[in-house]
Amino acid sequence: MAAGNDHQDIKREKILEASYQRFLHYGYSKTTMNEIAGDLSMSKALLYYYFPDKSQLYIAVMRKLSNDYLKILEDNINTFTNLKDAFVFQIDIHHNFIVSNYNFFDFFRLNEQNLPDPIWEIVGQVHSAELNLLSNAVKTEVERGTIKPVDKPDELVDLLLDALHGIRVGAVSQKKTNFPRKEHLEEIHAKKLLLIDIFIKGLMY
Amino acid sequence: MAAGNDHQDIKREKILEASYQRFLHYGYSKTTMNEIAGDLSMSKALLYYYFPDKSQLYIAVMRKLSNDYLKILEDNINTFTNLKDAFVFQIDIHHNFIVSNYNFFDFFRLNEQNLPDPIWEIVGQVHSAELNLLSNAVKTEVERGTIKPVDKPDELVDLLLDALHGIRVGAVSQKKTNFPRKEHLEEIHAKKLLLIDIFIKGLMY
DNA sequence: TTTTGATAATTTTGTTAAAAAAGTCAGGAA
DNA sequence: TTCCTGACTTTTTTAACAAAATTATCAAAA
Repeated sequence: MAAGNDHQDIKREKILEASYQRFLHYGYSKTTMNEIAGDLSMSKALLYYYFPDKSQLYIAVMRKLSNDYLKILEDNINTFTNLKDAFVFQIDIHHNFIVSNYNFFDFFRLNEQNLPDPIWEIVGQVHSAELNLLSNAVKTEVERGTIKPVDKPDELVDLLLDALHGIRVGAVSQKKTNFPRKEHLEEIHAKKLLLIDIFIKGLMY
Repeated sequence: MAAGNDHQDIKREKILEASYQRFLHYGYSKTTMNEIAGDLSMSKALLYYYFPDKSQLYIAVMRKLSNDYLKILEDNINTFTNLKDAFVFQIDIHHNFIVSNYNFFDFFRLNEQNLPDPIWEIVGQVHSAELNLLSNAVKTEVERGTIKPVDKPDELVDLLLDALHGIRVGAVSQKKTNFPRKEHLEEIHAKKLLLIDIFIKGLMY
């Protein structure tokens, strides 16, 4: 029934929104199903009516976030006048995405290496979209004749994204943390912009 | 007394060698002082006569390894005809160092983030030496007029080393492991050489 | 000066009980 | 039939504490 599904969708949305707020503020492990239900003035059992379990609820929220991100990438594909703009764009929105959802990713910090498969799926999806946008920009730039021909744009962009990902901020000596602290994100962002500048020039004739 | 010190040094060496074998095979936490002493048919107390504690024993082994590495770096400082050779050299010997002591660093993989401070000290030392060699090469290259002037060579090299460090090999989808597996080291090595090529070109006029 | 057995001190591991949170279900309301 | 809940069960986390393993010390012997 259409009406029933509408209502269900609205309810699902409410749950996702409340869950997002909890996860964002307290992180995955310090958010309980009771608290989410409490925020919505509903019973915990109802959450289980709409979502099979806690982790899949988290994943649903994650998917909602990533969809916004993917949308931005899609909307901006092939809209850049040059390669550098494309990279700067990617770095900027990625930075923005991480900053505004920082605590939400406690889940990643916590589970480190053994994240549930659906999470990896989403991560892969996002990566593909970034790859797509950027390798498209590379191809365009090659056609314009500003940079040298690239035999495998995907592999090149993958390489550069890895390099960007490697940018960290070291503490006093060398204790570079695996996941950057929130207070380091701006510095990392600045460094990435510096790095991409070198990249682009390195690709030119 | 010279003779006494000689003997002491030999003994210390024996202990370091036996310890290295244990650490290499089982890692730090799964190696006991009793086992090391047993391998050498000496009492555990004697180990404490030569080394103040376990962690400093591990450090000593680590330092022995890193000293070889540092020596190579020192010996080759200012011996490069161009910047690229310097980077290729750094990437090569770093690769070689990791490959030949791969299992020794199980310790790093296992303890991940909470390594004892003195270990970080050595890591910092090695990093400084790499930084030194490479930023020297940058300065030389600038003087030769092949690349644009660099305001802060140290920061530039630090950035590039971070970028190189970011190079990983992804599995099927995106499950990139934090520490590269041994079978991926060659591929990573190749990718780094690719990347540094772009770097160098990006620094040129 | 070098070495050790005995022993003290500390850390890790294992056990268990209580508490907290996840997850289920029969049945009621809309 | 769909949506919802209170009461319930199961699983996970936490805390306390004892046992075991390991690090570290030291007086005394070689």
